[in-house]
Amino acid sequence: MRQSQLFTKTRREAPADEVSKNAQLLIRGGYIHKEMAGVYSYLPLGLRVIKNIENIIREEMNAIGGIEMKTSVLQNKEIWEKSNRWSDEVVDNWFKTKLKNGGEVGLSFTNEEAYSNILKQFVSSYKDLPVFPYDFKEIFRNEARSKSGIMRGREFYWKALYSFSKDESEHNAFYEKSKAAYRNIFNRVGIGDKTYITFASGGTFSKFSHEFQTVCDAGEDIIYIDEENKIAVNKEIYNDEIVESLKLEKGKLAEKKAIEVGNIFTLGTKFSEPFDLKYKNEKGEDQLVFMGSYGIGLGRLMGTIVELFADEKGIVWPEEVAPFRVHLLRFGASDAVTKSADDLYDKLRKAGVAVLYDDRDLRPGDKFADADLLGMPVRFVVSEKTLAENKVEVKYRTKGESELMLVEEALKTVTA
RNA sequence: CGGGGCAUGGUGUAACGGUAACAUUUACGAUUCGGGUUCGUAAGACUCUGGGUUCAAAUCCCAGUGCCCCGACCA
Repeated sequence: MRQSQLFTKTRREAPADEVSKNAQLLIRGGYIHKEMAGVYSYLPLGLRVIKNIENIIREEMNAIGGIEMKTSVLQNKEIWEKSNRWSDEVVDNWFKTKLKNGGEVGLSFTNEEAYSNILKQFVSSYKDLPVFPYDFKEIFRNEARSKSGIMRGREFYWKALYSFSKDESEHNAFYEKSKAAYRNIFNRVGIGDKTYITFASGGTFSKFSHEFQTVCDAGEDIIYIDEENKIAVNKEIYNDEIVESLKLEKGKLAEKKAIEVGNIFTLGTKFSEPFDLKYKNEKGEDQLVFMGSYGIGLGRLMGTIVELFADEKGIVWPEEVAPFRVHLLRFGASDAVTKSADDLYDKLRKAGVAVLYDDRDLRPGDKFADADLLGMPVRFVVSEKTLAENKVEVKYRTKGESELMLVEEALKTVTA
């Protein structure tokens, strides 16, 4: 898109009340707008990042049999009473509101109840299982203290998948697949080498749950990493017995701060029981469905990426999540330069490259500063200087030097 | 939820109890044109809200609200 049509602007300074790096940079770049503590709107650029992340997750979930749907944001009190999670004494950070007739509804807090209740309508035979529905959704939590910019909000966007299996072994097979899918996701968004599958507290049906923890100083969690095996243990369960049971060596574990970017959990029959979610097996016997849950917070993931890669000049987006692959800068407004830049813009678009075209009448310094702050992976410059050589300047955000290339060459670098 | 701090143009800051200043931003005019150029003109704030003290409050006091930080919590 043409930057002249982008209504958001960059700013030199972040609001004083934002301390976290992710929110500071995202606000300065015009990616997000703070509505109130823990609540952010996603502006056009920010939305493009979220959509990219969403698409990656969608592809990976579909690849392991996930089926996308959309559950409602207003949640039914009666359903939550079945699992005994409606009461404020059990869940103290609900957002609830009243209906005109006096009834109460909740604002989507999590999805186990909704899914269990819906699946009850459709699952009755072993032939109906397993099934892996998921959705992307706004979640509301009345946090006593939200913090860290978009990392821990009162409103956030997540992906939640629930697995419904016939028994534990069928569940385990999918659980392992989900681990691989999560690994793919974190690799694709660029944080794979810093993300560790981490043993965390489980529940009635499994000793552990698994978190995907990304090492980062802005993290709220402490984990102990075994670098050799690329696994970690969350501090919340860390003790000698656990370390031993996992066949880890205490001396080899490194303590690090990390951000929980995803988690998977064996639910067992915790919800199928209260919802009476059963199926008939081959023998006609009733069996409880065996469940699991698999979550990823997209806003938190976006914030993590910013925290991890930003430098002193601004954001640095990994390729697959960047709002645009190329940031095309036009210096000067002579007919020749304008035509050349316009042509390149058209060529890039025709080649299917997402490109942000800075066609504004600003000085080079302004455009450079904006390009660095916004953080697209590749920067193209068209100016009198490049035109004189009939070339275009190409620079990667992560590299110091730029180089001059013929247009066809430059196109190749971003279409290959 | 416990503890602490802060609240002034869109943004960032300043102002002894004496009637709000600077930078940035925005608009216009010059200048400049490969790293936020320079100059001029203009716009933009009942100093968070409500009370109190005082001849006089951005400034002191009380309450509320909002925001940030530490901790607790985080299905």
